[in-house]
Amino acid sequence: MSTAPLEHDSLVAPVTLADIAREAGTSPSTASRALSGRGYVSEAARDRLLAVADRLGYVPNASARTLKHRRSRVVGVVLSDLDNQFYARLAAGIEQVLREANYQMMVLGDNSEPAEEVEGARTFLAMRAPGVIMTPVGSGATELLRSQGTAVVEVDRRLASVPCDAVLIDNERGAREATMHLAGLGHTRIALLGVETDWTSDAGRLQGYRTGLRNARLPLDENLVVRIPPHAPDIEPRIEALIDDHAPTAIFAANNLLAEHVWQVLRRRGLRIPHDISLVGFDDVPWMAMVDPPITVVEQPTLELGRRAARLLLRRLGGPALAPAVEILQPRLVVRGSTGPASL
Amino acid sequence: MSTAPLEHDSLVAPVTLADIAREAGTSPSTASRALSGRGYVSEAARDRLLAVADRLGYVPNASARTLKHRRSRVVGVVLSDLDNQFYARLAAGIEQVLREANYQMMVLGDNSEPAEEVEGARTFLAMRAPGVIMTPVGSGATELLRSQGTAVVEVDRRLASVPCDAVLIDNERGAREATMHLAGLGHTRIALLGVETDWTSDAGRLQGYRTGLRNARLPLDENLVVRIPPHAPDIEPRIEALIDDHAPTAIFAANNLLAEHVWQVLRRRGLRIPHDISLVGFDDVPWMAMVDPPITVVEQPTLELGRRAARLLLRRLGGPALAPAVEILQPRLVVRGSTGPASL
DNA sequence: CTGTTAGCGCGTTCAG
DNA sequence: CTGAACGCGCTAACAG
Repeated sequence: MSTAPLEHDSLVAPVTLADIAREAGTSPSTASRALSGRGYVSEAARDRLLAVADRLGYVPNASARTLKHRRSRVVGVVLSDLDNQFYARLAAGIEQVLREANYQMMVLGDNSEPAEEVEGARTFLAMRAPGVIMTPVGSGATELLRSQGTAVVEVDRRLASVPCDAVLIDNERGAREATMHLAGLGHTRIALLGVETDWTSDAGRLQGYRTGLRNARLPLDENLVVRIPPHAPDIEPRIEALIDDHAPTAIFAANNLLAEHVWQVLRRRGLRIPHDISLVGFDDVPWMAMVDPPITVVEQPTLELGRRAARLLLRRLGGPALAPAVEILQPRLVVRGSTGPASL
Repeated sequence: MSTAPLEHDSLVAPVTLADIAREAGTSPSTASRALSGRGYVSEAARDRLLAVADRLGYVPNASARTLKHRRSRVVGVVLSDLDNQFYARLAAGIEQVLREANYQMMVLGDNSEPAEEVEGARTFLAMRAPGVIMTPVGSGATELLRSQGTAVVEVDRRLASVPCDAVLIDNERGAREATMHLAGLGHTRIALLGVETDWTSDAGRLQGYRTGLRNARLPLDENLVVRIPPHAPDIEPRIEALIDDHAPTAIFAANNLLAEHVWQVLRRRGLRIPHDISLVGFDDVPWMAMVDPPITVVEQPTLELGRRAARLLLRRLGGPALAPAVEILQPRLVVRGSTGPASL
């Protein structure tokens, strides 16, 4: 292994258009035309320029370009939790279509904090990103972005007070189906474990739960509705309290993280699923199909959610004055082994 | 939900330093000094400038800055597989320390393809990133970057033909311990499932497996060594063939993805772990502790790996002429339920 | 302490 | 078809 000192970096200056122009004996503007493919350049000059550029390893300076064009090719993405596979898949979907359209994706996490979200928005404003896709946690970021003329697409939930595009899941329906599935198995004490936010996603899931109960002619017991704030340090104790104090026979966990916590609590307590208690999750993630029994879940078309968001953004970049579009995707109940007849 | 057309975006021009200077009655350079905090500015002028900037929602143009400074605040990160939680955690670790140092992280995936990796390198060259951290899949990207004076840190494996910093895991030791653990349980037919690459990580794991066998006075049966190329479409069939044709009593899967495939095959075949066959993985990821039985694994300090890489990069940015540093982190064998006495 | 000048690298006029 | 000139927004050097 070599331990020789590296060449002194600061001496190596990146090659510029002017360099390759000089080398090829043309003016910088001709070089620009040749390399960007726009404008007239003689066959001969082009070939020469291209060859030199290649030989010197020319890489166009994106900043100079952005400065000139007044917007970059970077689309910003702000997500709530980069560690959560749901958001990771969302990003993957977005990236797929952005890449095809020749845009770079830059992902930032905001830890579900409005302040960090605004921070992210400022970053993308600074980079002169033409648009930003986000899972909003507050309305400030969107407002800031929109006020400066940056396109915004909200994914997974809708929060903006200003008009903007969005692509969502029919949360109400997903939650309703999950609840009715449990009711159909004879459960009467079905708990809802949700997030304490003002997000439309959580509101929709709560609403769907209520409607599901009503459809099943079941009373709503507020004690069985537990809503946990995003950064609560005591998620599992709260779940334990729910079980101890109100003896649900089934729990509907409204996102994959909560489902995981419920699962951990049940396992730790030695409660058998679904014999002692049934569990339904929201957001299908790999572990849910691997554990025993596998988890019944409301599956979302997560990758597609991301793709649609990106397409909506591209559409908007093409037509800034279009009316805002809101797309709703359908979730699907996947029944696996974690739900069974009520045990009383 | 409003359906009114958005305001016509193109009319909104971002506010510039010149704007706020004019508004405050100073020259642009004074405004620059006030807002960047560098250079002398009178108390009065500064306050006035700051107030105006705030009122107008001024956001500095990053491209202009980068153009001027000749380098941006964006550190590039190129990873093999963004869907793999190992790489996701690596990114999280990197981000932590970069953020503290006031750098932006931009992550790109290369699907383990050298060509895409080079593509990523060009992207960061174009953005004038001061440095790039990557899990290398070829040597081209690093060479390109280094040749243009961009700092490079390799993580998880070492591949560069030019000197550069790196932070690695002691793969040899991890694999050796895993192998000896199995041998200690009485296994004599221990299979190694690895990746067919020229990466140091895979070479180290293979080496550790060999040494482990030797230490345990076990013969090396080449039939029990299966190496699968990165994008092989038939991973599980190959695992099945290994089991059918060579009847290993234990399998050491050299990364989390391979471990998952082995687990799926064993489950599908109804083979009981560890009764019928033992399994050890490499890279601890959440599902491994959730399945039944939980998987014995060689755990890596993944987050720390990322942090160290970022620190190494920051160090390098501060001293371009320093001798290259290579840090080695230690993995740890975590014995869980998937390994037991040989069944014969 | 402040303003003027100049230039980072590129692309887009506009003459030739 | 080509080159000269200019400006995108910001900051460093230099006078004042």
